[in-house]
Amino acid sequence: MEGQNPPFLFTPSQLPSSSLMHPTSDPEIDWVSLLSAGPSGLTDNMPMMMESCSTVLSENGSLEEKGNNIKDKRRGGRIKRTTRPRFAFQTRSADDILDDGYRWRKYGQKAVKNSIYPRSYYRCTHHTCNVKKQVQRLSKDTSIVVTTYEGIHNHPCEKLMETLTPLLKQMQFLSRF
DNA sequence: CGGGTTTGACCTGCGC
DNA sequence: GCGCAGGTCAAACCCG
Repeated sequence: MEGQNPPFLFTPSQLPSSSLMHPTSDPEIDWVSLLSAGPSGLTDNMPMMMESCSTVLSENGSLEEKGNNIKDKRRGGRIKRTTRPRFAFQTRSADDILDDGYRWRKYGQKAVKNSIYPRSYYRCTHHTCNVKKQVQRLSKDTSIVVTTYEGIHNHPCEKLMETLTPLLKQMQFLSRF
């Protein structure tokens, strides 16, 4: 059931798990600290969760109410309905794309007002998963990338499974002694 | 050839 | 009603 989780509560499949677990992902991001600390101040190389459900990060860095609109299936249509979990991270990174362990396909890019950088739109490539994310660099602080996730993955993270499988096998092996 | 990216057109909501 | 802004589609293109 999508949209029933309260803000700032995550199941493992909702987390950018590979960044948490995968040794090859960005080592600068400490997701464990992030989650235990909750939404706190932004520090270097430390993502900051900015949004849950109804607030988004505005260009000047403050939180602003956006309403709970989500898109209709029709092109660009917006319907007034909420419950789609949304949360955003600020990351200080040279890369726009935060490796969260899931596979994303870009489906659009738009220039946004008051920003010199375009906003990119991505969809999870998993067939049954319709999670989306938006990626935008702040024009005010070009080192900051805001990544907004919309929806919850209904499938395990590929990279996480890659990482966990040998670990589990090793644990099973050791538990025999 | 299949999967991903680019990009212009299209659609809708919202403010005036 | 009109124009603007944001979000999505889909054809063309690229790349391994």
